[in-house]
Amino acid sequence: MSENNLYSKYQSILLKSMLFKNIEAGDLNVMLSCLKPKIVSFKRNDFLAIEGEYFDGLGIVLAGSVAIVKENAAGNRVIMDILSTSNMFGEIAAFSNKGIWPATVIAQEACTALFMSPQKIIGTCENSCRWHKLLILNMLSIVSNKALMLNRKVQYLTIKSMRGKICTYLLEQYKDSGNKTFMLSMKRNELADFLNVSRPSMSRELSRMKEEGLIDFHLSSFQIKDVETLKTQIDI
Amino acid sequence: MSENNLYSKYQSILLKSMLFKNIEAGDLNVMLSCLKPKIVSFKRNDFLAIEGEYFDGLGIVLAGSVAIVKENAAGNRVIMDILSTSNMFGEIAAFSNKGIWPATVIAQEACTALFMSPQKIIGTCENSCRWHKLLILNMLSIVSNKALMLNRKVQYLTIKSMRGKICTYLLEQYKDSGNKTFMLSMKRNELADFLNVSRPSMSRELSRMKEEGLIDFHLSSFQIKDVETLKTQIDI
DNA sequence: TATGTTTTGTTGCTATGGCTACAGATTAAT
DNA sequence: ATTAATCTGTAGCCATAGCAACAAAACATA
Repeated sequence: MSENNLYSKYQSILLKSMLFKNIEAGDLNVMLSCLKPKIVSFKRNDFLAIEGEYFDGLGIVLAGSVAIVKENAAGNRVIMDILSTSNMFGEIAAFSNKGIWPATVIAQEACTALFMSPQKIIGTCENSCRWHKLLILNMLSIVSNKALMLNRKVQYLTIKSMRGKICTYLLEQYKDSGNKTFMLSMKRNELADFLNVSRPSMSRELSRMKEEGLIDFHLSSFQIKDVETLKTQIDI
Repeated sequence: MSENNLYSKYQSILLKSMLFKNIEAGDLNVMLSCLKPKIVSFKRNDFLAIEGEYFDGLGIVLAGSVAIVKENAAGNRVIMDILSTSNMFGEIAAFSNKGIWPATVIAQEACTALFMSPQKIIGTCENSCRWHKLLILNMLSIVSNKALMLNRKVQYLTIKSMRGKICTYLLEQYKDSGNKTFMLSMKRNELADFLNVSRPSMSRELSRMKEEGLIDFHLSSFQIKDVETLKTQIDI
């Protein structure tokens, strides 16, 4: 299969990627011929990138799925994220000063990924300067939003007490929904993971809060009954 | 004082900022006339920006110092960072989709700051397209490094046990210095803050580890005596 | 050298929350 | 409709780490 055919096969997937936001199908081909990305297929459990090794290209998942895993110094692997088609990896490392992969990327199943050099993204060629600028701005937006998300995560992790974490989370949901009654999108396990606490301990605290008349809940539907008291309990 | 005089007064400070990295003194003036930044002075305890309010411009501290503070839902303020001259604030919010300040910025002492619109940074004008591109790439680098730093912080905060945090930190220092004997740059209090634990508890654990023959230390000088055992203790 | 200030180490007490194990609900699958 | 799988709530036990309070060491200043 020729390169152009390969590209066109994955065109709709690439257009869904944040990197090619606001870019039209017609222009994508011109850009790809300039970016000269490499398309590589992997078998299950193959390594797409290895933590600590030289960073050689921004990736986009074209087919299958990959796992982002972090190895601690003891060598144990923790899955940080699972990415499916159209998702990017390496976006933080690509334009930072540290030119190494901050995590390992493993094929969760047989998969295909596209790699491109960060330099090609920021480089200008005569015929597509306009698009390069769009690409760079898209990158800036992607990285900024990632930083914002990480910032929020740090906020939560910094709160020391179980009740403080729960109150902060519930008040944020209340603020976002504009309603004292709302549904949680996460299951108990996921929420416990997000807040970095154990599920039983979290459930225990939720029950206590229900008993105290601060909140009410059943499965994923929650109701805040006493906003003011909840606020005072945040830094307990 | 005319605007140009104002700019030249702060030229050397601006040139130290990461935003104007690789830009020469001569070019800076041209760029500033295009960016049209606002220079504003504040009295001690004045607000430079308020969390949750409409984001109106990227800032650089020109004189004095400012505090980045986060208010939790209960209204308590926690100082996240102190910035002195040449440091930026608002760099994460500037190019993210959420157009609001993620934190409050307060004048720690009488201070002066420069504000500029993110749109002006990414916008192109005829005479300085080249510089705009440089600015955008500098921004991309700044935000990427910030994201990488936040990522590292999340790593540490996610580790649950005291010993795990300490082992991870010491092994990172060992790896960075390439030597089993090294000096810590942080005081005990600062390190405890960074790891989000209490100082006495941290000291107690350090002493235990010394007793067990894993490490040795006196004040800021540390020595790792048993790398392998240290690694096995990371996820305890 | 003497004095004050900051930093570091140590200890006992105690609350918090992790862990395991299980039972009851709920959802999915056949 | 029945079974299987997953999710949620509860309880007891106990290790971890926070807190307060103090002593000792290091550093700063006169």
